[in-house]
Amino acid sequence: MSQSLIEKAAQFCENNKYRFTEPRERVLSIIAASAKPLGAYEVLEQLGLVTQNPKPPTVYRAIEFWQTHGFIHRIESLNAYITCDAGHRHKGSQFMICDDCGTVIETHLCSFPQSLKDSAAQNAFIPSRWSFEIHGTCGNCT
Amino acid sequence: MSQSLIEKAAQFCENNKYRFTEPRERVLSIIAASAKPLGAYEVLEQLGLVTQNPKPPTVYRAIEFWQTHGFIHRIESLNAYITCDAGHRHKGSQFMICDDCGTVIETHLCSFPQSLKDSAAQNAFIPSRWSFEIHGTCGNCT
DNA sequence: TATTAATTGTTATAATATAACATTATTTAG
DNA sequence: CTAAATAATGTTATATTATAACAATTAATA
Repeated sequence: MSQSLIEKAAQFCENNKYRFTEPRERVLSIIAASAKPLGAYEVLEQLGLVTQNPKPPTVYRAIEFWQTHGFIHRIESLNAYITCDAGHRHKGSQFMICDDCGTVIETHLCSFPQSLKDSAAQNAFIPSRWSFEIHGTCGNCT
Repeated sequence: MSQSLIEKAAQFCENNKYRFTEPRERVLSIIAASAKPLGAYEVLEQLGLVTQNPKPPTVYRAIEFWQTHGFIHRIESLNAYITCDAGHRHKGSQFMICDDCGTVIETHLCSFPQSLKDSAAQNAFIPSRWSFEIHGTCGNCT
């Protein structure tokens, strides 16, 4: 491993003149440390272990910040958040979610699937961002 | 148009020995009548126009029923519900959501995109259901 | 240093969803 | 045809997720 996610994030802030503040760092660290996606209130709970009685907006703001800059994705079907180590902002995310054990695998597609591209074209629809969430059973659970 | 969604739904209940009850019919009708996906509380509000002070569980139960049987899809990124006229239960849904005007276009794919199939196979992941939500701008709004 | 901009702190509340139990309606068994 | 079982709804309360609004602080800039 070359650079940890937190290091990359700090670097990103440095480069772009965003502040790498304590709540931002802590929230990102908490989510990064989890093997599974965390709900905002789970993050809040963990944050409460290291800071004095934090409030929801603290968590939501930090999540939004990292989400905007591609370090966190929201998994819509779980109301939960997971870090993304792609190291770059991308417009879409693809997740495979095991309904047995809760493991989430992020897939990095090289390109938007052709069949969906065709659909969009047919409807003169211009995609800006997307999320693909596939539920099922992972290898460990079958 | 051969058979309306409501007729199909009634038929479905008949065939499968589910009760086609008043709350079920009304909730489905309300969602079907909307050009855009509706939130549960918007449905509740409309239901309140025709029945006496309905409560959230009434709406959520009816939504869940129709969702289970493929007549309603939930759009995760909007917390909203839309009817599906595919006339059959399918495991996945694909939506193109215009962030300008709110229009939602459902796409019926003939097959699961190959690139995602490959991803799943590589991870020994067995998909059971999925939702693809593509945000962007529709033809009318460009 | 004074001003501005960015960010966080805090209080309150909005929006979405479900648990739990009582009641009613329908179906099924005897 | 009635009793019991099942399915569905009614009702009350509350859980979960998220944001609005404004005050206070911190950092950057003039």
